[in-house]
This record gives sequence, C-alpha cells and structure tokens, in this order.
Amino acid sequence: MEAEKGKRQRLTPEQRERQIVDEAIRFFAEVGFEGQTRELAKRLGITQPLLYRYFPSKESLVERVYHEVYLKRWQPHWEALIIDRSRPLEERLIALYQEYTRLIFNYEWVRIFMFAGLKGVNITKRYLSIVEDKLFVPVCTELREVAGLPSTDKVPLQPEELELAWDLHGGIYYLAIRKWVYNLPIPEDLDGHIERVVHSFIEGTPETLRWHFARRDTQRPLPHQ
Amino acid sequence: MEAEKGKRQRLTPEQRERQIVDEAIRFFAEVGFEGQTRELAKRLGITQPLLYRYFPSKESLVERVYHEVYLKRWQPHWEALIIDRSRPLEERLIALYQEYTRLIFNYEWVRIFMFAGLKGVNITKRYLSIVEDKLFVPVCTELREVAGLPSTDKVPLQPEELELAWDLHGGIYYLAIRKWVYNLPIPEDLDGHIERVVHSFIEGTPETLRWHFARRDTQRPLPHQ
DNA sequence: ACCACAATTTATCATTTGATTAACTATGCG
DNA sequence: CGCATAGTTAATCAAATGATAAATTGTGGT
Repeated sequence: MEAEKGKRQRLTPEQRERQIVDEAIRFFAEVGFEGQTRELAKRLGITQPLLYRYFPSKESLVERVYHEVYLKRWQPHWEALIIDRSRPLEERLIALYQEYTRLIFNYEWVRIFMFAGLKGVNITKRYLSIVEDKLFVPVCTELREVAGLPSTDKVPLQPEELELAWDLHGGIYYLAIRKWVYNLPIPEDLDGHIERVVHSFIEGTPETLRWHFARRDTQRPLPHQ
Repeated sequence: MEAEKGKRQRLTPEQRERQIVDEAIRFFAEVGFEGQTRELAKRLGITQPLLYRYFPSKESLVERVYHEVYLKRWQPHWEALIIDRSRPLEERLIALYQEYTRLIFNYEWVRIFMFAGLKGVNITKRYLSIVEDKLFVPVCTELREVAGLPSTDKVPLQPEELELAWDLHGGIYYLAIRKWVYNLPIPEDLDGHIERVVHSFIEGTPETLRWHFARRDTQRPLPHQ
C-alpha cells in the first residue's frame, strides 16, 4: 500500500504484467499499433527495456492486447435471449442491443478493432463470424416467425435476409464509430435510441422480407424439393 | 507514347505530380499515413528525394491526398433530388443511396477516411457535417411530411429524428467498412440491398416518428408558443 | 549542335525505433 | 545481517526513416 513513495515501484511480475497490458490497451487504442515502445514505457513510468522482460517482442504484446480485449467478453446468454419466444421479438432485440452496446461501446474496443481491421489482422474476421453465427442467424430465424414466413428448417436462410440483420447492427455500431473514430457527439440517451431503431426495424423489416420473398418467388420459383 | 523504354522516364512536373498524388492515394489507403516515403517512391519507380522536389514534406503530401479524395466529389444535385416531391420519398432515397454509394464505395475513399478519423484529422468532421446538413436534414424534413407530422417550420427538427437518418446512413456505410476495413464479403447486388433497406426505412421510420412524438408529448408537452 | 535550365539521382545526415547486454537494486530467506 | 534471486534501469546497437545537398542527366529553345 505504499503509494507515491519516492520514485519507482517494484512490483510482482503479475502486477507489473497486468499494468503493462492495461496501459498497452489504452495506448494502442489511442495511437494505433505503430505506437512506440518508448512512449508506452514512459506512460507506465518504467524504462523501455523492461517491456522486453515481460514480452519477447512488441508483436507479442500486441497479440496479448487482442486477446484481452476480444476473447474474454462474449456473453453466451445473448443467444438464449434472442430465441426466448415468451417475449416479443422487439423487446428481445432492445434488450440485446442495450446490453451489447454496454459491452463494446468504449474507446478501446472500438478503436483497437478498427486499427486491427485496417492492418488486416484476422481477429476482426474471427469475431464478426461469431457475431453472425450467434446473433444474426438466430435473429433472422425469429424474423421469419414474426413475418409469418416459413421457418428456416423448410426454406434455408438467404444472404439477403442476413443483410437486414447486418444493417440493424451496422446502424447501431456506426454510432460507436462516430464517437470514437470520428470524435463526433452522439445522443446521450443511447437506450432510447436503440428502442426507436429496433422499433423501426420490427415495424419495417418483416414487411420487407415478405415483399422480398414475394418478388423472388414470382421471378424465380423456389427449386422443387 | 514511349512506354517501357529503357529505365526511367522524365516527365513534366504536372505529369509527375499527378502520378505521385495518385499513387500516394493508393499507398496511404493501403498502409495508413505511417507509410514510408521510401516505399512510396519505390512503388512509383522513382527515388525518394524526388518526392521532396514536389512536396516540401510528407505532411503536405498527405494534406494533398485529403483534398483530392474528399473536397472534389460532392454532388450538389443530391440535395435537389431529396426534396423533389414529384416522386415518392422511397424512390428518392433509393436513387440517392445508389448514387452515393457509387461514389464513396471504393477502397481509397473508405480507408483513408477511416485512417484520418483515427488519427484525429478534422477532415472527417468537416465532411460529415456537410452530410448532415445537406442530406440528413432534408431527409428528415421529408420524413415529417410522409409521417403526417408538422413541418419543420412549425416544430424544429429534434436530435432524435436526425439520428434515424444517421441510422439509415450508418447501416449502409457499414457495408463499406465490412468490405474495405474488415475485408469481408458483402452482397453483390448492392442496389437491391439498398432498395430493401430503404423500403424497411420507409415502412418503419414514419411510424416510429409518430410513436416518438406521441410519447414525447404525453410525457413532456411542447413548450407553448 | 549547343547550352541553359529543370528533372532526377546518388550520397549522406540526424533522429528515431525495436531490441540487447550488462550493471544496479530492492526484497525475501536463513 | 548477508546473500541469492529477480525486478529494474543505463548504455548501446543496428536498422529504418524523414529530410537535405550536391552531382548527374534529359530536354527544349535558339
């Protein structure tokens, strides 16, 4: 509990590593992965070679940052939430996105994800494929039911349907981009906004789906079988 | 017209400058603004100091790239398109976004914009404030009419309404991010997708607006006057 | 043809940057 | 107290990077 005593602190390896990782997350989120190890060390109040005591290379530290930020936060109960037909789908989607945004709407998450994407790091693909499988697919399945269309057992999901779920998601996530990438103001009442957006979605998308299927079927009948 | 003759070409300053700017756009879009002048020169097949003959510093070249990519492409007729009440709003929005995406859905535009945003360059703010003023505000004005709500002359636009236009925009732009930042596949039939998304918007948003106003008015009546 | 000027390159500088080595110092154990 | 162990730093390297100066080479005008 010796706080600002004298100059530098001597920590246990666990504490020091934790401290380095936490600061690295903040640091790389701010400046990107080209951020220099000397600057990071400076922010930590340690010397630069000490970083190499804990991580063999800058790259390994970056790798660690990815893991800390993304591979530790998925909430499996979201999947159950979506398919719980005891509540209206609108209510479920509002709850889902209000929770989801509470997790990922933060400086580090959004910016590191964007930096990683631009750099071509495949963690973005891995993460988004999980989102598609675990969130968008079930959402579309539920949408079929709400729209009074055949279940996905009978007629397999089409890419166009998935895109409508991506669209809902993208509209919401774009808020985070506006805030933490473009540094623009976004509404304070995020929960209210999500309510309205989901309401529009529920109001408009099932109709669009029926419209899409009707169009599709008149132009190109479903393959028999 | 002497093509691959021998080794290096001697160009007029105009040609060389053009060539440098074009390649710089591609280059910085790919690797970000930390891309090195030597690498850029290599891609151009020229030596690195020659860049400094045309641009006093790397920063000035970057500045030039911004101007080329963003300050030369706004289409004023979009604004007229939106408010043309001789066509249904749905049709206008479809036309608008089909045109708009044709302009900005490309590698350089999307990635440089993102790099600039992350770096904190204010061109992103400048550009998006234009988009808000010239596209979102008129769209919301038209929405009022479609929703059967009082015109914006009588009841000023509310932030919550603008957010619904941002949401439409964000959902569409997110496609570009998926493709050029995350390197994920997106639907081939972009025009069809836009039709569906706008259809959902027109189907759902006016109703949501009325809902929002009704709620708002019961909870907190409009200030008299 | 020749010459002047401008386009381009070669050589080089000063910093920066990831990484390494060796020295220093705090803490725990006997 | 003293010594070993491990946490931490000072000093330094080699490569990379933005930028500059001087030398070279191509081209157009007279």
